[in-house]
Amino acid sequence: MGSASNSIAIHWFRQDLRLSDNPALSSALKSGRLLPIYILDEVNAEDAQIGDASRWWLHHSLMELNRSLKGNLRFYRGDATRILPKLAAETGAGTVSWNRCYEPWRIKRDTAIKEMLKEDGITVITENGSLLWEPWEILKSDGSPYRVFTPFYSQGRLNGRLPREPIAAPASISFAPADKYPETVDLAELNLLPRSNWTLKREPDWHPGEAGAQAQVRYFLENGLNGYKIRRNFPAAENRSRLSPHLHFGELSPHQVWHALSFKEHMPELDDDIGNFKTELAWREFSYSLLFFNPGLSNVNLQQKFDSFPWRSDAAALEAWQEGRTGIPFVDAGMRELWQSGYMHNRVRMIVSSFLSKNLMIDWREGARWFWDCLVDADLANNSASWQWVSGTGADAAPYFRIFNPVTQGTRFDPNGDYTRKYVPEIAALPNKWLFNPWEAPTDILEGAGIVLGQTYPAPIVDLKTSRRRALDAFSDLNDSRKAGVAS
DNA sequence: TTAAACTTCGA
DNA sequence: CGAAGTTTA
Repeated sequence: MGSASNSIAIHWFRQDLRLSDNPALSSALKSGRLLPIYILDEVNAEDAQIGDASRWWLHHSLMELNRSLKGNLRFYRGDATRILPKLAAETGAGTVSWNRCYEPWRIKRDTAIKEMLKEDGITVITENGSLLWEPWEILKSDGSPYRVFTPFYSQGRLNGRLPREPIAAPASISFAPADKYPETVDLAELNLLPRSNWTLKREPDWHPGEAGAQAQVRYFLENGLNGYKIRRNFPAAENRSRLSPHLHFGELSPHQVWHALSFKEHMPELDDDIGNFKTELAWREFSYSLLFFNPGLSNVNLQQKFDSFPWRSDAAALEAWQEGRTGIPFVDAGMRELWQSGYMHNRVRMIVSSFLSKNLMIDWREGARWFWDCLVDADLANNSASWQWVSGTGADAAPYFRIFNPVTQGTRFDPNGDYTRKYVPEIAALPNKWLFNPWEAPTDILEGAGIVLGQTYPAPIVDLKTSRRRALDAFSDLNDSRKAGVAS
């Protein structure tokens, strides 16, 4: 162990911004004195640059991680394929470790780096730090990947191992000598914080970083799990985990979440809620599997027939949707929650996505792009897979003809109107009966609530009924022309 | 993780 | 005649 303890082990933090349950970090610590680094690689990311909300989160998460590492985290900015081999050579590191990422551009880059390091005689350690099951572990009996969630989860995962027990945080860390290393920059020089006034609008209830992630799990288990299965659909309720950004940046591993649930499994009354929450964790796994086996997931319709779908190009409608002024209150509430907080309740995500891709008939990729820029939990696998699911272009998707009615949905899932009134205060005085469809409210009700449609709040930019019909007709044409094409 | 249209049932 | 169940897209 003498030589090992003197050698330097670089751990490259990426989507694993934590010390506990970090397999590659733990391996690195056994190999030498730790040189922890982060590289903001905007060179290889090409068109997959992270958005403003994610950059804000990343900045704060890195600050927290550096604090946990007693200020030893080294920051770099640039092409990781150049920075990492150079750093390894100049520091004489014997080991480089990282936890695997699954975005296509990262796989390509990391594979190249691994080869370069190996040629230099450096030991490369890669581990699974962010998925319960590796995509290639969950396959159908013929060796092909699942395209439908239910069998993926109910049968496929049985072929994989049980999620491992979380690894404890290292008791102590021996750091590499704190000399200057080439090309190091300060965290501030990564320029992650937005220049616009966007941050001012955000609600201050996010706590990026490992400690915040742990606190959020505890909070959810005590305050959100009981009743989760039903109440998770109600955006005004506390029954959502809000773990997505923490999981995305790896401030917390899914294994830790899975394991934390086991402490509640002695309470039979929670069985349904725990089972349902595990299903949500498994959807994340399924999204990663879809991305791994369909690298074009963020841009290519999984159902090819949608390649000829007549998406409308309507810049004004897209902008109204983005800014939460479609005149459909439940949709506007969701879009404003997104803009103000960097987050949107899952039920509402489905409704605004359905509205964009069906009622407005705007290409789901426009919506995915907006979400990508606005969400603090923007995740290529989850975002792409979910948009394809809602818009009906995915393999195992809600059928295109399944169109959410935002009035019905609001009445059903925000029955007291708390969520809608919070984000659309200009119509808060409306009684519940007309809160979700003010355009149908009697004149005296509108007057009483101080509302002039088109002035104090927009008139709806589309008629729900006719736009629904338009989408269904376009979908029907798509299928007809396809049949005709096959027949001829 | 749907909704509209339609049918049936019971007051 | 409205509630509740069924079918269909």
